[in-house]
Amino acid sequence: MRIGEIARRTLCSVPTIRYYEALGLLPMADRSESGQRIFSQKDVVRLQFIRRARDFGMPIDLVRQLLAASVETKTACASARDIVRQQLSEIRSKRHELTRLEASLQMMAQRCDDSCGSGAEQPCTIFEDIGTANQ
Amino acid sequence: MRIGEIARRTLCSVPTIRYYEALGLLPMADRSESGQRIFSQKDVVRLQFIRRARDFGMPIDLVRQLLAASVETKTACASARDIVRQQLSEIRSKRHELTRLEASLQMMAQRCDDSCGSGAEQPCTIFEDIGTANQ
DNA sequence: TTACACCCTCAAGTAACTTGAGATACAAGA
DNA sequence: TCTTGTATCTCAAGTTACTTGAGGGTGTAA
Repeated sequence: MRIGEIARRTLCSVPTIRYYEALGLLPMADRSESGQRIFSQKDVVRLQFIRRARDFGMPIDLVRQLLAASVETKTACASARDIVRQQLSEIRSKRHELTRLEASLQMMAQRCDDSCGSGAEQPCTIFEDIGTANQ
Repeated sequence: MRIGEIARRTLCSVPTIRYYEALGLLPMADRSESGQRIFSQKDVVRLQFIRRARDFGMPIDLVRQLLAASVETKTACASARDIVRQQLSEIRSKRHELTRLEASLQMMAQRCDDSCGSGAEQPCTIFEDIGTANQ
């Protein structure tokens, strides 16, 4: 498949895919006669892995370490496991934070409904708990 | 409190706080006699909100819109509510995704333990696991 | 009063992309 | 076959959101 197709399948942008290739996260893609990149199913899986890892905040350098470890033997496996463990604990606290953020937004939405829905021309109250800005 | 203290409480770095002030996300802080910034509890709450929003991936400009809308009238309130609603639904799906990811990472760590611990000199299976997870 | 962590400003650097310019490639319709 | 439109190419520059470093003042405890 060409770059546009793998982009659609992995939800990565086209320039991002070329960028990852340049960084060495993806192997240099095969080229068609005319020089266009040709990707395989293997590339899809690898790119999907990269995108997921990036989506939850793993820095590229760490992704690179994991990718490297994936083809190595026992010792590398142990280091990959450590990286995964580390990420696991970070994800847990992230999810906790997300829950808190969800709670504040929910409260804001409710307050805003009350305030906006009242028909009164008054300042929005959704950020009362955040304090006043811009002054 | 001084900048180091608010940094500890909000888990923001000191330069990041100064950066947010420069961008106008935080009001210009009061200063001590000698010119050091002095923050209040209000700033803590506001900064905590900003950090959570950023952690979750809300761009600064969107955070700014939300904060700005908080002092406007009815129309702005309604648009702020829409932004909040939108973000709320995105947060929910993100949290679900994180939950799934946590589960699969947990599984990987376990499998890696099995694989690494077995004493066999075989490639680590982590990459395959993540690449094919959740689809 | 000296030690040391903390604070200041301003400039430059970094990570991870994104956008733009200018040129070639492919697929479908007139 | 020609045209039109979408996809692709490379390379360079721009963007976002910080982080780091240089050079220098501040607060406090021993």
